[in-house]
Amino acid sequence: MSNTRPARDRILDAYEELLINEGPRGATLDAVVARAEVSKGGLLYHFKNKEAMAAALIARLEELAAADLVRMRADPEGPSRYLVRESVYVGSALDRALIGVVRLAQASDPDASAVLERIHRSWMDLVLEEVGHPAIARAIVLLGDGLYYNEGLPGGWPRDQDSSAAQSVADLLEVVDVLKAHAASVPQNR
Amino acid sequence: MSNTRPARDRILDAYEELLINEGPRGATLDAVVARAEVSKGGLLYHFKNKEAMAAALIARLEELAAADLVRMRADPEGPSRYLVRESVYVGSALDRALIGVVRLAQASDPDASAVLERIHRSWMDLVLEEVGHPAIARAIVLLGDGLYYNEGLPGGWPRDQDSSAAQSVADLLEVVDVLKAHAASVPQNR
DNA sequence: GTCTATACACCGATAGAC
DNA sequence: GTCTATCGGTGTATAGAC
Repeated sequence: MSNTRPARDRILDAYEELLINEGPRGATLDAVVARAEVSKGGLLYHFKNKEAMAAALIARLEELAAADLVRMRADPEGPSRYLVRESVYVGSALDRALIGVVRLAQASDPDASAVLERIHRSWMDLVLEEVGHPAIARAIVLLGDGLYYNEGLPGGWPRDQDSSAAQSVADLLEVVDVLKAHAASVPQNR
Repeated sequence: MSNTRPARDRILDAYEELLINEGPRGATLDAVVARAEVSKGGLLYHFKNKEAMAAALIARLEELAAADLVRMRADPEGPSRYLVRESVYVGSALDRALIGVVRLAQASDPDASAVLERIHRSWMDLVLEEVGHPAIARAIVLLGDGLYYNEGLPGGWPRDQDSSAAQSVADLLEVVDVLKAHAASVPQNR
């Protein structure tokens, strides 16, 4: 397989993938080493224990999220549309890292929760800055959250199979525009 | 404690609670029997194995969800507002069962996923029936999903601590009204 | 119906060879 | 830097006493 990639990266990829597909329960060291095609000793050379491996995954998410935030801020369609557009799971590196760390957080990892909170807050801040209306901003971010869970978690809510993904997103972006228009017409808050 | 409740119910309650607070990983038989104040043998008399215990929890959710759907259909404010109102986690029996089974689904339990899909679809059907606009209906259901994950999962997205829960819901209900009004003004679809 | 005792598999981690 | 071998702990489940 892609055995050319450094072992450290292969291990992290395998761990992430197992978190997504099998959950924290299934992401055992044995499963990771099988998927990464290294031995247990090999893994524990790169990461002294499981916690260190999780920390590395969280650090990787943080980098990817920071880069994404730059793109979100610079997007010509604005942060709100960017957020909803990108909230559909397409299996990007960020998508995978995000879902993987969500799984970790669900397994009560405080560091994972903390990173997710920071990321979430950065989204909220950017969207609020754009629409200027806290309730509308919150609704847009929540919509993205719902989308992420619907589409991204194999075992979470079921994804809607009745609508093509592309059309589905286009429709939701129209809804976002409706919300943005409303916020603009009622420049009440903040 | 509430040792008057039948052992079977105590076991199920304990399992549910552990799924919510500790995740599938922490919901071990040992943890369940400790919390339910029964012995391991006692548990395995009522449920022949862990899978049977999970199945019983899923069945309990199905009953609670069916009863809730009746209320949702009959609510004077309509299904959409009912859904968003009730999507904030308040620790009701339905809330707990729902989150517990979501956790099971995240641990790749196919039966759990199937029930969640049925429940989700029934919500979507009712909301769509009310607003008559698929994209708006989808947005409203997604908003509820996002809310549920934000507030209901101890380790999921962080809950917003900056706004009081009551005010937060009231604001979101206003957003729902905006969406409903838009759907009514554009009776395009279906 | 509920208990104790125990079998057995699996997981995380260490030690040490190569 | 990667491997094998192995230990201690924990998890599920069974057997059988009460």
